Amino acid sequence: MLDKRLLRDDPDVVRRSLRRRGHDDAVVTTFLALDEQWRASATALDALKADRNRISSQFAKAKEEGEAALRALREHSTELGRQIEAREREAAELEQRVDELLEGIPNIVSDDVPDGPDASANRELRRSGDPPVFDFKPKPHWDIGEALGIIDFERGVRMARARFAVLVGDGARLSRALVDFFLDRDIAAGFVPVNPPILVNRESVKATGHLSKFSDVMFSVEDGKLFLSPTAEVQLVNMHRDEILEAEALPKLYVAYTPCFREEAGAAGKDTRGLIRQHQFEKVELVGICTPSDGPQIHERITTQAESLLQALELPYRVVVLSSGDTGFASQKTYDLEVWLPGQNAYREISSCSSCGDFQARRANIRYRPQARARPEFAFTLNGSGLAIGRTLVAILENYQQRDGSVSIPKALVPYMGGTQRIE
RNA sequence: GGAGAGGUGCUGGAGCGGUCGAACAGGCACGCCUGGAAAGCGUGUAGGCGCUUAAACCGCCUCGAGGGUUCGAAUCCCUCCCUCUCCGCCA
Repeated sequence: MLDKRLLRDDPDVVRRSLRRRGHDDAVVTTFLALDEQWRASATALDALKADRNRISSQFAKAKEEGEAALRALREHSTELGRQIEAREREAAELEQRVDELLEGIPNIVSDDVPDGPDASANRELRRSGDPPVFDFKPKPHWDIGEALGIIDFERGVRMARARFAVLVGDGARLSRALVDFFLDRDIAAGFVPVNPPILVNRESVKATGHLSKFSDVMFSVEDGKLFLSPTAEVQLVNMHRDEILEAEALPKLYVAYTPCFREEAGAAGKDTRGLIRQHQFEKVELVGICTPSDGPQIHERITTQAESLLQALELPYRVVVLSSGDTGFASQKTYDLEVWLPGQNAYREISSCSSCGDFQARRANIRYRPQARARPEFAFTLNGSGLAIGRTLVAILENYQQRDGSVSIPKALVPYMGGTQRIE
């Protein structure tokens, strides 16, 4: 959620950001008009309430003065009550419309984000490692996995439905190894491990911006009261919802390993084969909560932490900064880490590291005190995957595949595989 | 799932339906006192919205959440949520 004052004082900043995202900026003008009406209505309402409060305080005295005085007060108060009721309805409705508009406006995209309508305008920042050279035609991971008997797509469908898969044997083991490997390294880098609930409530998903009207990507249970978390970003950002933190307590750096669930309703026909886009997947997530001045530094820290995992696994990747049109609803600026997938002959997203400024903190009401006794201010929130387990597994199968169909294990991972150096 | 108790400020804990954003105590901050400290004394100590160039001032709102009764609700009624105790079930 943006600051109302930003819209009032600097509406053109918001309009420009909306246009850069490829949205209509008319919502800003609508907001300003409604906000104006709401403030006028609320001010009038407050004045009426002030009148009534003044009269209420006279009742005690009037009781001693007798029935006539009481009746006069009562009548006056009743009349004010009628006016208040009418005003209140009006003000509440206006406020609700203002809030709905406000909640639907995406974060301001950073100035240093490249302009562009979609992913085609994303800008590559750097590359690490060279794509492996094969003396045979590299296979996609679904062929490798099925041939080795470590990924079973059919049984996943049998147990659940399409876009669910089963890992078996060394597949399950490799997945576990990645979780442990990532957690160990993230914890060593200063992130505090968290093991959160997987079901989250409405307030929590609203706080991170996952419940905006336009993106209904979540599975829900209990009549929509609870959701299967689409990313541990939700849980970790909500660690401090409705709290006022002392400045010394910041930054808060968290890491959580969780399953994630996404409906993927808008992705029909996309990545239908393989593990890339599943309804259920596992992920190790990094989240930072910090002061505004620390924001850029923590964003880089999360990004380089995620990169270090790919480097340790010796997987080739590149870092891109998302264009204005591709940047997510709550984000000001997002770096995607894209790992090389020989089976697709392409770089594919394996981590997304976003800086949300105070956008989520305002929704989540996460504040901190710059100095003791100072007025609280909204914190900044940052998040990034470190890393997506399924996609990392895919990358390993495709990059480490051998001519004979076996897959070697990255050196750093061998201890986590009980010494196993090869899946065959 | 069944039975009961309860949700008030940073904490504990009061609160005949009006003068209660809320006694009192503790904590914390600042000041006095002191060679320094403790004790003691004094002062202060929520958040949001509106108004304001900004702040102060001022006004409104907030005693788990939402409704209701009433001229008026922390206080009465209803619904929901949460916590605790006991029983049942269970990894």
